[in-house]
Parts: sequence; structure tokens; C-alpha cells
Amino acid sequence: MPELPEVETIRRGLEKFVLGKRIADVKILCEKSFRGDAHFVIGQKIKRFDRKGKALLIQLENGFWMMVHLRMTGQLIFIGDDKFAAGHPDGGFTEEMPGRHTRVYFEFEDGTHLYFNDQRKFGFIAVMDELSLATDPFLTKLAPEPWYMKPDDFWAMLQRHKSAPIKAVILDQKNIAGVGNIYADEGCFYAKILPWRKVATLSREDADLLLEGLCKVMQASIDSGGSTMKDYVKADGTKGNYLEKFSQVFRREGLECRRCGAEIQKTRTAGRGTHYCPGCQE
DNA sequence: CTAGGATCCTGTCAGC
DNA sequence: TGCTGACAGGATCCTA
Repeated sequence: MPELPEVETIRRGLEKFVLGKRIADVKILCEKSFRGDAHFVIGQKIKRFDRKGKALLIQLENGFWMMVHLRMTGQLIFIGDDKFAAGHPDGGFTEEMPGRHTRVYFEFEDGTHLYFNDQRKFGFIAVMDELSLATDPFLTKLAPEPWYMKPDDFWAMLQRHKSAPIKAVILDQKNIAGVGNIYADEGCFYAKILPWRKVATLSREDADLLLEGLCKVMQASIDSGGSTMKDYVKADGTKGNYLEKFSQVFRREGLECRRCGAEIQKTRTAGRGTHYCPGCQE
């Protein structure tokens, strides 16, 4: 579920609360959720948190890395004097940790913990050396994030997928990085494009507007995630919800369009639930 | 090469 | 109540 803005929110939170901590132990409760050798991680200090698209990268002082991908239902929860959670919106601090969905957790030297929870087990943490990171198939094929893509590049990319629905194209991380189901729908709404339109039917203006929309909705969400994080830091279990704050179509089926007043609809495109306004998208 | 569908896994919810 | 199928903020694998 977490898309780029969620992962960036996590990255910032971890940078604030976990950077520099030394990992005393790693508990693996689900083998599938942890790839590679935990021995390269135990005893190491966390040197840096980075992010590429939806992938979180953690650099250790010995030069090894951990790549975390949350996929659909992953979340990271830090519990110490401060508490911080982000990712999949379920659970949070209501459960005892480790909980029913905890797959892996880290114990730091100072007694604090970082939990990786993942209901559906699609996500993972992978221990990687420099070479495996540099040659990782997902990372090497990952396209630029929207704000690093020029309108010309975006347009050129679209020309390679003329017969696909536009939503399917922007969901593919090899085409543009970080867009998921929420921002695909929100971006199409911004550009007034129906998500199932074949790319061939889009004008250059449509494409420019869509790229602009993707940049804007994702940046707004990152900014909002920042304020959500503050609520979490208060450790009161508050569920910040940036969707409520500025979603125009996502999970608003049956409600009025904020732009034209028509009723937001939900259908299926590219195998995913798809939200749109029949009044102002075409 | 692209496009589309099945698949990984667990949980919840609507409908019978 | 119990069963069944659909669906879920993702990405890969397989087939055509």
C-alpha cells in the first residue's frame, strides 16, 4: 500500500529516531520476510537512510545495506521513548509489539525496537552488499521519480506504450517511479483524464498536465505525511490520515466531486480498483 | 519488445 | 452462523 510519499515519510522518521543506533539483534519471525544473512547486520551501526522510488535503503557502517520494500501491507514501527509508525495504516500502537503481523524486528543496543509488520507477507527486508545493491533488478530498472522527469522524457516514455491504458503505464515502476494506486487515480483526476484511456488518445497537453499532477499530489502528500508524523510522535496512537485531508477521488466513491459536484465512481482498470469523476474527467 | 492476466499471502466484508 | 467470492495504497512471472 505505501507509495513513494509514505516511504519518504518513513525515511524521514527513521532518520530522526533511529539514525546512528547500533543493532544488537535481529529477530526473524517469518523467513520469507527476511532475505540474506542477518550476521552482516548484527552489531552494526545505522549510517544512513536513503530511498529510491518505493524502496527504502538502509546503509550500515560495514558497507552493507538493507533494502526494505513494504509492498501492499508493510509498515515500520519504532518504539522507544518516542514512537513512530508509518506505512500500512492498520494497527499502529494499539497492538503490543511484536504483534500478530510482526515478521521481523530489530533490537537496538539502547533497548529500543524497530518492528517490520506485514499482514500479507509480500514485503521484505533484504541484506545486500554494494554489488548486489548496484545490480539489483528492481533498482536498476527503476525509472526516475516524477520531479526528475522532463515533460519531453515523460512524453517519449508514453510513446512506447501507446496501446496500454494510461493508468497501467504510470503504475509500472520501470516507466515512472513511486506512483501507486492512489496517486495514479489522483494524478488522472488532476489532469482530467479517464484512467483507462489508451495512451495513444492523449494529447501532449494531457501528458504534461498528468506529469504536473503526479508531482503535485505526491509532493503534497509528502508534506502532509510530515504533519502526520508529528501526531505519531506524541505516542498516543493517533492515526493520521492524509487521504482524508486531500484525496479528490481515491476512496471517495459515492461522494460529490469537489471540482464539479458529480458523483465519484469506482471501477476496475489495469487489475486495480480505480476511482474517477464522470463529470470532469474524459 | 509490449500487454494482460495469474500469482504470491492474509484478512475482512458483502451476500447468500 | 457458516460459507463463498471479491477485494486490498505492489510487483513479478508467464503467456500471447
